[in-house]
Amino acid sequence: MDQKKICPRFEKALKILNHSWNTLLIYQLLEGPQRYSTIKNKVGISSRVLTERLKELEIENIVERTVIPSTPVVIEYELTEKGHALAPVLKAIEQWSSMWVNIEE
Amino acid sequence: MDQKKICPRFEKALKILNHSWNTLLIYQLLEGPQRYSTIKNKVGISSRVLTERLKELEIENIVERTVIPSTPVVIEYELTEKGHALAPVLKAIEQWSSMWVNIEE
DNA sequence: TTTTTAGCTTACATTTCGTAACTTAGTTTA
DNA sequence: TAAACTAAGTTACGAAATGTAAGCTAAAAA
Repeated sequence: MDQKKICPRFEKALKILNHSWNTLLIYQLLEGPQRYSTIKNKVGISSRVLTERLKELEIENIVERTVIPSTPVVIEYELTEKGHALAPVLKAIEQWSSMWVNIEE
Repeated sequence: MDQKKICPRFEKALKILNHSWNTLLIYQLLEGPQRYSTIKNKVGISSRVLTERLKELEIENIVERTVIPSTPVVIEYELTEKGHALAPVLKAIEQWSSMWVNIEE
């Protein structure tokens, strides 16, 4: 009785977006192209996982890695068109959180 | 140089939504109140993790657990108002996936 | 009376994650 | 010119999260 009736595209989208850090990374990159160390400091992720996730997002065509041949070389990460197309998702989460999420310990 | 300038509400929202299975569970519950075993079969999650996540979503006030005192008792899970308010997020992901996600192995 | 179902819980192995130290190459400081 | 520093990672390893499978309790159906 294995009912897999959820759309496979949607499931794949969730698989990418639910993978820890990915949504936060995309959110951060919505601010524009950024370097590895900038992203690392802003989102507070470890380098091991950051490298892993950026590679994943590159493979999924959500992020593009560019080597700028200055001296020394600068490496920039930025959203692709597919990545930018996620802005409405992030906006929706932002709106929901401002409406419904409260933080008191 | 620890820059935590992202909104805490938003970060908490991501923490909940990015926790594996949660978004898929909410998506499934958008179809209406459902029993434990139904959810389990539909989304293909293990009982161990399903129990854990439903508890988490209950604590976050996204899901409500109801014991219906029939014989035998039936236990139903359904979205709260806060949970239903996530529909636009799911719709946005659906739209993005239909536009940008392709599945070919 | 044995078997089945619902709604979990427990034990255990595998996978993923975070922490911290290391690397390579170029750069500024002393 | 040597020592220290920065960027962009990589590696090793322990801790935490996850999946698999089996067990449990109470009631119901065969």
